[in-house]
Amino acid sequence: MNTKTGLVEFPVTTDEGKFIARYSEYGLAEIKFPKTEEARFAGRPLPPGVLAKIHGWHRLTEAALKRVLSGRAAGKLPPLDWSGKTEFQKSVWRELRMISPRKTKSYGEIAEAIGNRKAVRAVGGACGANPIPVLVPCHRVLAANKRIGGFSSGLDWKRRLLAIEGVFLD
DNA sequence: GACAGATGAAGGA
DNA sequence: TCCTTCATCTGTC
Repeated sequence: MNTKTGLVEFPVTTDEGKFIARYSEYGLAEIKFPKTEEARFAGRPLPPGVLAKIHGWHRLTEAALKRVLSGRAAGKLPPLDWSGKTEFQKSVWRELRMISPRKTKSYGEIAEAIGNRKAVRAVGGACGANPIPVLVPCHRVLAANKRIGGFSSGLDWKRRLLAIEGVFLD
């Protein structure tokens, strides 16, 4: 979606595998779960100044990712590039970032928190459109009655991330 | 404008 | 309980 300057990719090696972080010149734009493919530079080359800035962001991303994957709060994050996203999606993702580790909320609670209690299905849609999983903790959102609901990157990852934080589901 | 979706609630078996 | 149906809201095409 963001093709203004192209995105640059960097790998983040963790105990859970090698994540891929993608950056635009505006900030962290995407995180990909570990796959078999190797990380590589993508898009057009960026100016050296921008690249240096991204290196700094990447250090923050790497540290935050490792903190979350060890069951702690993400802490300081680089700027997030949510350009091209709707206000509704951004408000949902802001709300997700306010959920503490080991805590979960339902889609209905998120909908209520953003002031639109009936928009529960839309919240699910916004979660599915979340380009920055883990750091924007969509895995902490469960369906009503603590059912696991869904997860764009696979329910196995959702269970795994919750288990890391000490949340176990039936 | 129609349709689909990571939901929730209500009603019936 | 479990299943089905319907209401509701947003994003995408």
